[in-house]
Amino acid sequence: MNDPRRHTWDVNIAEAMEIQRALAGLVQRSGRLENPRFVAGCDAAFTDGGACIVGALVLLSFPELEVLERRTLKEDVRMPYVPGLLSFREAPTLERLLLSLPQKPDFIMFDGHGYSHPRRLGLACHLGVRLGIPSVGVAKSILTGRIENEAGMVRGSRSWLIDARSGERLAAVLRTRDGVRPLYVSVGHMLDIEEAVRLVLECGRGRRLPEPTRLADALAAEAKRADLRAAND
DNA sequence: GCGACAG
DNA sequence: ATCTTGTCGC
Repeated sequence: MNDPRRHTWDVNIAEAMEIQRALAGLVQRSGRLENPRFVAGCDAAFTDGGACIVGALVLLSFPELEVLERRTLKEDVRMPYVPGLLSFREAPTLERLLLSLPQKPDFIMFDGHGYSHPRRLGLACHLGVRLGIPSVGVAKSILTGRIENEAGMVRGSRSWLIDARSGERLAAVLRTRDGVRPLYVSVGHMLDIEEAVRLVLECGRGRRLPEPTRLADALAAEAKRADLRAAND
């Protein structure tokens, strides 16, 4: 039997969807992390008119959240952005960055959804399964599903993102800061939703976005500017 | 057929 | 995501 985790990234839309359905069955939505020490944050930016992707990875100590590593990687874009297929566009680069680390982080936080995906295999689930590392999806907006009840306005308040058809809970709608728009926290792999929410809150430092994702986003933007600058002079 | 649609 | 200045508010 061929391990679906060994698939290629060079696929068309139909093949990508089929791969997602196969990998969705390997996602583990239960588990807790015993004394995690290292957390990785990933994000990406695009340059050269959308021809290139700049992946960014930050490694932080946990729970101190001190930056231990920052690295970026620029590559040619292979796939266009298609709702639901984000991982086929960003994961190749992010995966190379994660594999470049001397040691696996205890968990990873991604800028995007995990389980709260049409086929239950958002970016966080995809790379979590491919790498066999616990992961969490932290999205800024909804891909699929509806909000059950509006979350309270105080930090820590939460509600649920529900599947319109089954009523299944897809993600936690979490207020990570008083009065700001909520974040959509979903399971990626090897941990349950409560653990995912706990980790996101513990990685918060007064901002809407948790540090891993926030710093990765800033790093991607920084690398993009540096590259753009080097191209001119 | 008509909307919705992570980054 | 990206294109883009100033501006309203804490």
